[in-house]
Amino acid sequence: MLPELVIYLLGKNAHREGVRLTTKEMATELEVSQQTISRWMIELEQAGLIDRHGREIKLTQKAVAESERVYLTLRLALEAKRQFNFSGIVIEGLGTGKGFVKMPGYQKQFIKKLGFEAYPGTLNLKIPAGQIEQRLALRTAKPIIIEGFGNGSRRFGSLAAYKAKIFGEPAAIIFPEMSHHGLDVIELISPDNLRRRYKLAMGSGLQVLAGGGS
Amino acid sequence: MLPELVIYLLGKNAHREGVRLTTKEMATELEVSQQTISRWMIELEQAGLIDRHGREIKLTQKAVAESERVYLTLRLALEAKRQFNFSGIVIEGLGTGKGFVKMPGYQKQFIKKLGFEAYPGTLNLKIPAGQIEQRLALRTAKPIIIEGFGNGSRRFGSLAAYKAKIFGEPAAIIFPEMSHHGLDVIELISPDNLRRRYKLAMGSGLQVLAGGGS
DNA sequence: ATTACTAATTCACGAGTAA
DNA sequence: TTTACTCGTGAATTAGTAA
Repeated sequence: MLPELVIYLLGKNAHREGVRLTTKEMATELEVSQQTISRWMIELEQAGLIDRHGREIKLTQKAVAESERVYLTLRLALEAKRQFNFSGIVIEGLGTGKGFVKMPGYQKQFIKKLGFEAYPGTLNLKIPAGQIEQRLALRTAKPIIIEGFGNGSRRFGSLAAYKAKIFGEPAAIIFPEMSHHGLDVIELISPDNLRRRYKLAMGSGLQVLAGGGS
Repeated sequence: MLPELVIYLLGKNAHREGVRLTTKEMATELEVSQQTISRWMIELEQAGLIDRHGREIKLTQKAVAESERVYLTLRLALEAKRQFNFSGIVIEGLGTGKGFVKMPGYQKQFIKKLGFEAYPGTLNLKIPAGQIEQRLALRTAKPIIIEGFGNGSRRFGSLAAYKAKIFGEPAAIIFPEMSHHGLDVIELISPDNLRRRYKLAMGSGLQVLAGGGS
C-alpha cells in the first residue's frame, strides 16, 4: 500500500523539489506523534522512497512510480464508470463529415478500435450550455485515439473517440483535432444511418449515452 | 487513509456490481491471512463502506466518495507536475492570429486567466513528429478555457490554453476550437513581441516549456 | 468447502529522553 | 531547537479451530 506519508508529501510538492519540513510539523498535520513520523521517515528512507539531505525531503522516482500505480488503479476504476448523458437537438452538418468518415485510413481503425464500420457521415448534436461542462469532463477521460494519416494530397488529422450509445445502438462521439464546431456541438458516428433509421430531421431531439474510458 | 481492501475491491469492479470473492482468495492476492481479511471485511461493513449479501460484495457510495477524494489528491499532484517540453522551428503564421488575439473579448480573459495581455499575433511553432504524442498528452490535461464570443457579425470560438514559458517569459499555448493547423503546429501567445525581441525569423529554433494544469 | 471467534504473538505507537 | 533512541502499553495480526 501507498504510505499515508507519501501521499502527504506529494501534496507538499516533494516530488518536484526538496521541501523543508520538521517531523513535528508533519506530526501535527497528520495527527500522529512526532516519534511516529520519525519512524515513518526512516522506513521510507530505507525503502528508497525518499531522499533526505539535512532537513530537505524529496520523494524519489520510485515513490512517484508507486504513487502512479495506485493513481492509475483508481483512475481506471473511477473514470471508467462515468456515464455521460448528452441530450440536444440534431443540427445539419457542414457536409464535411461525409467526406472524411469514409476514408479507409479511418474506417480500418473504427472497425478495430470501436468495433464497427461507420456510416459515411456524422450526426451533429447541439447541446445546451449546461452540458458543456460535462463535455469537458468527458474530454478529460482517456480517449480512443484514431490516428491521423495523409493520402498524398491531403492530411487527415487524428480523432479522439469515445464509445457511446444512441437508441441502444453502438456509436461514438468523435473529437477531430481540427474541429469546425464550437463547444456546444458534438459529432457522432455510428454503423447505421441513424438519421434515416430514426427519422431524425434538423431540430429533432436526441439522447446520447457516452461511457468514458476505452 | 483509504483501506487497501477498498482499492483492491475497486480493481475488482465491486463499485459497479456485486462480486463473489472468498476471504481466502483475497488473502492470497493481498498477502495477508484469511483471518485478517475476515476482520477487515467486518470493519469495512461496520464503517458503511461495503454491503454484503451472502457471498456478494459491493462497495457503497460512501466508499466510492472516499476513493474519489484520494484519487483527486493524487491526480492534482501527479497530473499537475507534468512538464511538456516542445522544441521546433518558428513558422510564418497565416495572418489570422493578428486579427483575433487583439479582440477585447479574448484579451479580458487572457489578463484574468493567464495573467497577461497578449501581443496581437500568434507565434507558430512547427514541432517534429516525435512530439505529437506529447502534444496529445498535453491536451488531456485540464486546460484553461478562454470562452468564445460573438461580436455581432462574426463568431470567435473558444480556446483551450495552457500556461507556458518561452525564454523564461510567460506565454501560453492555445488550441482554438477551430484551428487552421495540423497536429504538428502549436500556437503561442505572449505579452511581448517575442519574434522581434528574440530575433526569431522563420526557421528559427524555439523551445517551449508548458506546465500542465491550470 | 466457507466465515469468524478466541488466544497467542507480533508489531506499531507514543512518552520519555539522549544526542 | 531538532531527530531518533528505548521501552512500556495496546492494537493488529495470525494460528488454531468452532460453527
